Amino acid sequence: MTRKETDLAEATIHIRDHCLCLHAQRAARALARRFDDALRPHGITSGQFSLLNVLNRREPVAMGPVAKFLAMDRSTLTANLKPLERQGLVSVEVDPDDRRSRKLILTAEGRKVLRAAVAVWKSEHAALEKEIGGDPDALRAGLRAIA
Amino acid sequence: MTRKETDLAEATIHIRDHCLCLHAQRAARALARRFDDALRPHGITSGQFSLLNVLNRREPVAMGPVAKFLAMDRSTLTANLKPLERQGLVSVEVDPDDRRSRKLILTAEGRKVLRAAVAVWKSEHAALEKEIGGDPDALRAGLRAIA
DNA sequence: CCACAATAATTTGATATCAATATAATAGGT
DNA sequence: ACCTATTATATTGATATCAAATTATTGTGG
Repeated sequence: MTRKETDLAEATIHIRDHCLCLHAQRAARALARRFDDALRPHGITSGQFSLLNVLNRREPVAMGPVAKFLAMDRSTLTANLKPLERQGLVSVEVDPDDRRSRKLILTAEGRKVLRAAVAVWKSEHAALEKEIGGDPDALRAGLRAIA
Repeated sequence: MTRKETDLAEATIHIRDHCLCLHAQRAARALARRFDDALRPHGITSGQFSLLNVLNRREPVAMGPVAKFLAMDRSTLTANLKPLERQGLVSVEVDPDDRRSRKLILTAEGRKVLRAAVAVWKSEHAALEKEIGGDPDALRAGLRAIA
């Protein structure tokens, strides 16, 4: 191996072990699969659960703030609302005060599904925290510092 | 608000603040965007960088172990290899010793792109760790416990 | 009032993701 | 050698993700 190759080999090993982007993607995939499985009986995915959860507010929210809270692109949120609208869990309405804006509203059916899903979340998340050990608050703080 | 509604409202607020799945997805999205931006000049995304990085081995690896390491579905890996093959960065070859299996090989061009991307990663990741503060090793350990 | 900038959301095109299913090849038992 | 179970990957269909470009609406300076 040339010098250039050994340098690259060492660098890639270091990155495999230290890259926070890689570590975050892996954890995100593993957790998504886990909660997707747990929520499947209720017909929603982990991402849809998070979105329904955020939309459970007294006053309807617009898309901008929701996208920001979820750290996702506005256009991704537009796409993510489609299946939820089709399932009748969420209603998207033009804001009469500013017709560029949309009001995102959880329907009665949406609240019903959310209520059932919350029960699943509670047991699954408790099991998760037990499994991973360590200090979950510290982990949350670290993740919050990134997002 | 009925009792059932106040209970749900409290639960959703708790989940917004504590759900590790949500926190992980947010961090993953934010980091992916950040490294996508940094790597764009070299024509690869953050996920493609992680994959190229993993494939930089002396002996070619098969798909199964790579998918496992990345905590992703095998079929996702199949899909992710397509654009890299098209760009000539990776070569996928049938393993003569077991023709069900594939050998994943980084091409010379792939190594070249990887080498340039590694330089970007070093500066970007150093900046990231500085920004988020805290103990990055502890954060990595937490993420590893999940994946 | 009007032209133009700024804001909110959508559309489009490419990649990413997974579950379910299918295809292909090896391994093991008889 | 044959039949079957197992293993390795690929395909399909639905959703997720982002950047870039587009549409629609509001705000603002003149």
